[in-house]
Amino acid sequence: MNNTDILVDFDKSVGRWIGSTAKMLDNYLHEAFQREGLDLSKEQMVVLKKLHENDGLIQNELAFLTLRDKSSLARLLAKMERKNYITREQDDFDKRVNRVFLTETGRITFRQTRPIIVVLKKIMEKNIKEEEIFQLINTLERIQHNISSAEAQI
Amino acid sequence: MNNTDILVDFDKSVGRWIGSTAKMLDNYLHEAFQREGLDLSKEQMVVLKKLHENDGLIQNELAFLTLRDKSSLARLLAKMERKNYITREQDDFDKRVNRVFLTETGRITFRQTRPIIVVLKKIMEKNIKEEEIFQLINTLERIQHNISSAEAQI
DNA sequence: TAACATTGGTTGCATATGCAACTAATAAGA
DNA sequence: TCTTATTAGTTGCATATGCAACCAATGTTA
Repeated sequence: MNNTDILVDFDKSVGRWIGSTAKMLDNYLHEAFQREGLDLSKEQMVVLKKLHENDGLIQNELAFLTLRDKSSLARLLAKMERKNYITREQDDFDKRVNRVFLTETGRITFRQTRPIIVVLKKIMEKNIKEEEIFQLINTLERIQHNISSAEAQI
Repeated sequence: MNNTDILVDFDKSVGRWIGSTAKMLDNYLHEAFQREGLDLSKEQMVVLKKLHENDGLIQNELAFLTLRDKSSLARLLAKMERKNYITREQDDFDKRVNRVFLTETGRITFRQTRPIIVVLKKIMEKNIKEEEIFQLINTLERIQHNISSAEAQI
């Protein structure tokens, strides 16, 4: 391994740390849901959360809010509909639009995820000062801004 | 509109920030490779990188180093073999083992990814002091440690 | 109003991923 | 040595994901 490699080493740099931490968080949540007997993926949980905050969103809005392609979201919703967590209703005024609603089952399931999230947050932030968490978020925010700006120039 | 454009608003939990930043980095790399005409996923790039550092690794080692399941890695390798980026050779002393080697094509392709990584690193760290990047990594490292410890207790 | 453009959603095709069950080869133990 | 783990890798099944092509509904414009 030569000097160039060290400078250029994505794996040992910020990107690697951000990516691997994200992966660990995903894995933790996945296992936690399973451990608690929740028939729910973390991705589906995020959808439930957005609907909990704002019921009746349309698919495109949900896709936007959950940072995924509309086709990916559509398929997530199909699975969640089969599990009776959500329903989709065609909008009366614009027949292209589907409005998505939480069912009672979905609402209950979402509530069951909350303590798991609280525990995870507590675990993550153990022995880390609040100020340091703020600083972390601040840096990530600026990194995101940097990437957005760069992409906008293309 | 691009998904990455709005990230910056809603959820303020650390986990969400880490996850969304990781997602942006993945998207950036994916698009950059495509833009440069590289027939390569970012996941495959990581494999090329590990082999570049240490040719002849066995599949399980590669899976460990790239943080994925051995089955996932096996399928990645199958695709990379079809594209003639790598070869797999059965070990003489232990016939269960496959050793994985970069081909010349794989080596060339890997080299072509390097400038893209350099640019991304430069973009990410724009207007951010080196000290702050170190701090970011340090905090992420401790978060990872916290999660590992918690999982070990289960 | 007729022709064209945009928008919301679905589907085909491709990628990546983990778990569990399985095979083949090697290691360990009685 | 023979039986019983353990290990490396593959495969089936399930999840999630993006892009592009497509349809149907709505909007725009000439």
